[in-house]
Amino acid sequence: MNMKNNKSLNQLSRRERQIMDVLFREGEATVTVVRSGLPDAPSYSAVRALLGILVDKKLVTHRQEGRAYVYRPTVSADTAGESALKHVVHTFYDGSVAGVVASLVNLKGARLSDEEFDRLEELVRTSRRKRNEK
Amino acid sequence: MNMKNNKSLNQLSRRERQIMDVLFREGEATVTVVRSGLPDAPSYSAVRALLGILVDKKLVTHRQEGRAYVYRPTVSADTAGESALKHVVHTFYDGSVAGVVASLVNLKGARLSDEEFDRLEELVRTSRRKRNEK
DNA sequence: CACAAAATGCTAAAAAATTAGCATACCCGG
DNA sequence: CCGGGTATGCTAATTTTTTAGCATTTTGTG
Repeated sequence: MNMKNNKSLNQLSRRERQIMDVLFREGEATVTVVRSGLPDAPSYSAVRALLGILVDKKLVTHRQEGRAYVYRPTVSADTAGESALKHVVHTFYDGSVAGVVASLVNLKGARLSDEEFDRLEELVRTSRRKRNEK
Repeated sequence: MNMKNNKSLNQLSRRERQIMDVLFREGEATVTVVRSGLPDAPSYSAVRALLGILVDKKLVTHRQEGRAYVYRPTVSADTAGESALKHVVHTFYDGSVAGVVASLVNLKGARLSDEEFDRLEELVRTSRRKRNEK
């Protein structure tokens, strides 16, 4: 179980974090794309430097595509998301998953469709069932 | 609508963030308590300095209690939590609230009780109803 | 085929964050 | 009433982060 990456993710500097966010959102991206996703985007060089650091830290890989590099997190968005969620649950909701869900379903700008509500109900039922089996 | 704080929360440096996390978890805390909640805790002085910065940025208030200062975030954990959640949804789950809930209910180390499952179901039903009313 | 556009390698500097140290005041127990 | 523990004020230095610049290469296009 590679704990190192998760730990690192919380140790990132401001810019490093912003860059990781872009990469997680995009899946993978070139320097230019990363740059355009950054708030108060710095120079192209600056972004390259940061990406280099993230590669050194093994949080990001890059492959060459044509003449450019394409960067991508070494950890899946799902894994990183879980880690981020745990942190939120623990930090802001005192460990209460239900509390988080309460916030989620009422988030402004995230009006859920009927299908999504169906899926949510399904999720809860399934999860409960699985839990009871164990 | 005070957007400034939320924006600031994403602009924090590593230590500043760690300190805010402690404060959100604790509700409020003295320098010593904050310090003991920090990974690789630096000197007492360092923590004080950081707290001072956060006060300057209006993210934290402090009041005197006895001879010591007690620090507390200016924003409620709920508000900050919502903001953090939005960020997670957007960054790691492509905006899918259902996706987040799916992760949540299966989080390791967060086994939900029957009561919590009940509450979740209730939450989903209520939210859907409210939505349909509008 | 020459040139503009866009990439990389490498280096160095500027800015921000993080930390520590010292002088001093206060409270409490022995 | 004295000393240890803990607090604050203030200041300065170190370390990390963040940024930019220049030389060079590659690619596409008019």
